[in-house]
Amino acid sequence: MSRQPDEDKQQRILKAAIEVFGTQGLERATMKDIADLAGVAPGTLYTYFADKEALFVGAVDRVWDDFFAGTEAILAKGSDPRTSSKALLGYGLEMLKALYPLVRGMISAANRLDLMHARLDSLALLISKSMSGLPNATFETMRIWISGVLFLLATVPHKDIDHEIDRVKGSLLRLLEAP
Amino acid sequence: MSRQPDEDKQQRILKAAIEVFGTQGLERATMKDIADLAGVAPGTLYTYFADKEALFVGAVDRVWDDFFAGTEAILAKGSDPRTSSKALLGYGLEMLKALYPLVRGMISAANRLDLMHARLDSLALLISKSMSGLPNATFETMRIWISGVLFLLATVPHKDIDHEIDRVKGSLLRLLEAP
Amino acid sequence: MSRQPDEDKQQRILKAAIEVFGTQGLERATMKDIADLAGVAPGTLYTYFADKEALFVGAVDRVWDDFFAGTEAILAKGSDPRTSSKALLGYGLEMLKALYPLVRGMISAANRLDLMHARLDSLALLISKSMSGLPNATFETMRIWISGVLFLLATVPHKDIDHEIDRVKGSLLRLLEAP
Amino acid sequence: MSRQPDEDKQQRILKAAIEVFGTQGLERATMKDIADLAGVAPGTLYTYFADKEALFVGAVDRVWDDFFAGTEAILAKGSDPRTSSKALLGYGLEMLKALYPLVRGMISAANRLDLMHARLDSLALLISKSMSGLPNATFETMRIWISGVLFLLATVPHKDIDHEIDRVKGSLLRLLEAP
DNA sequence: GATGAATGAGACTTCATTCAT
DNA sequence: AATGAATGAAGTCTCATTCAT
Repeated sequence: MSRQPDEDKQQRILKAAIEVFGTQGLERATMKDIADLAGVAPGTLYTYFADKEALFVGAVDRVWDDFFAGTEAILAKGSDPRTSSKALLGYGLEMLKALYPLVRGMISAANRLDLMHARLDSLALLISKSMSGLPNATFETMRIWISGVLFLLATVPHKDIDHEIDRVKGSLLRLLEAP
Repeated sequence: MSRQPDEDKQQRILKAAIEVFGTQGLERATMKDIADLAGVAPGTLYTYFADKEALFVGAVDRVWDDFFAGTEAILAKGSDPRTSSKALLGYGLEMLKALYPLVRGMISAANRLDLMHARLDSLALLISKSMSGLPNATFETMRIWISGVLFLLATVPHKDIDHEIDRVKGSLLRLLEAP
Repeated sequence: MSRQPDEDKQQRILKAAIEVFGTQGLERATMKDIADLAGVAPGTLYTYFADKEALFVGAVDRVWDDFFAGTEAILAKGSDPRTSSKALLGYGLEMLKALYPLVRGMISAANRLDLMHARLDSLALLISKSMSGLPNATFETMRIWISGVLFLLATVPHKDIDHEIDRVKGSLLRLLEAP
Repeated sequence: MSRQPDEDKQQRILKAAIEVFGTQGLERATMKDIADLAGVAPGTLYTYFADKEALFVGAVDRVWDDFFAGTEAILAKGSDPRTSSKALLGYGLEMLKALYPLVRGMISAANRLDLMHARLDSLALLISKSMSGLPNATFETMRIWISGVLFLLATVPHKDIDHEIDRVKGSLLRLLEAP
């Protein structure tokens, strides 16, 4: 009967939003930039998201959801703690690299930092439970490690990201393997 | 004619900037807000800082410098590693609490996150050196811990900050005291 | 194929337009609001009316036509001037109350006020002719009274409309009954 | 010390606003049009008025205040009712002619029509009190006349305004002179 | 040097209208 | 003929910065 809402278009918008919010931060990012990158008219953004804030939250949610799903998938395999912790570490760092722009965007949204705090708790809980055999992997310790890694990878200049990942991975592996 | 009165004004502006950038973040903060809080006219800000960005960088620098100075003072006392590490931890958390608004502001300035990264390295180096006796206090580990603590305290809702400090302090003490 | 269903739709649209233009005024009313109320898609409005302006004129015309028809019906009964004048007054005020939203809408369309002016003349002429026996009911006086009543009822807050009608009715009856 | 707020500028803005709101109505008028006509930058309007609505209300208030002042000045002369009523009529019509654009603007602001209603009452009261000797000049009658005249003059096409004034003046004089 | 009114670019958002389906 | 997603022009308002005083 008419042009129907386009699942694809929503995804394209979200992807563009992740990219632009990540590069510019919530405030500097403009709706026009996002629309241009998504290949739609500015008005079209408002067909899928009520306003700029909603689009931002949509982008952040999308990334966290994906990340949690990935984490759970790894844990579901039920390997021994040492093995899954390594898998998780690899997965997490890889994701952080891939999502670098958005993580920066999330962090730069000062008025949404509280959302992150809560999510970090959930993540730390999930991981520490599945790793109860390891000496250093308590819930509280986990929170600090995860936060630290997140922050280090969000703040490193993009060109240095691979180097940073190596550094972080090295330290964490050493900690995990501590007797 | 002495330059004293002008330096006063510059300090007043910087203090106001720290407060306002901290509360609002880089983008939301307005030059007028800062001028009002400093008790000067908007135009006056431009006598002391080239533009908004320069004022922001000035505010961040000021805070880091203070923090480094405090850290060095503690290390200069030359206590044994275990003692100074506890002192540092107390000092750092206290500062983070006091500077909560600005730390949030710094973090929310996505386009300046790289500045933080470099500073974190210096800080971690300084601390780890002075603590070379402790098993877990390597430079690399330190970076992650410091980043994690910084991030956790920056993202916690302000009303929960004391609770968060207790949690973080507890974990870190346990890590430091690990055999 | 009959045109019946389409005429139905046109009427539904017109009715919705009267309601929405009346409530919101020409500028604030949106084509989407009208379409929603009429139970059609926005695009459909353009099958029946060239654009928003044409739809507005259509709505106003419709109301005036109805009002004229009602007025003529009363005059056609050929009662004596005093009787029909009272009947007209009652009818007119009742209509104004029922059409309150649209009358406000008409009045608020500054760029169409001239249309009203011409219609007022026709109405005053029609009424004054049929009332030539009454001393105060000249064409010119009629115009002023009708305009005044229209305006008072259009500008009164809706909750006070009954009270306003009573006031207006009282004054006019007194004027008509003047010796 | 700096460019000081300019009484003149506020008046220039108000005058421009009266002109533009009158010509275009509240919604069609743009802040840019008003700024251009006043010879200032768009942003300057916001130094003197909080937003478009406030500017509109400012313009309307200004005109009503002037009008009341003029009316009271005439009544203060204490002439006999017949004389002052004629003076008032002349003054009122002259003002309506001069303020034609704004009166249209006021009327077209559907969401402010209630303000007019209250003002009309005050005006009718003021006039009817001062005219208690005249047979047709009761408060209630006055309200209708004033409203009618206001509306007729607001809705007449501008080119016909002199003709309309003559018509209205003629009818009212005849009513006032009724035995 | 200080002031703060003035500037004007640019942001978000709305919505009349179009047109592929 | 009907639909409604898409368009994009245009509007209001903000605010960093300038500059006359």
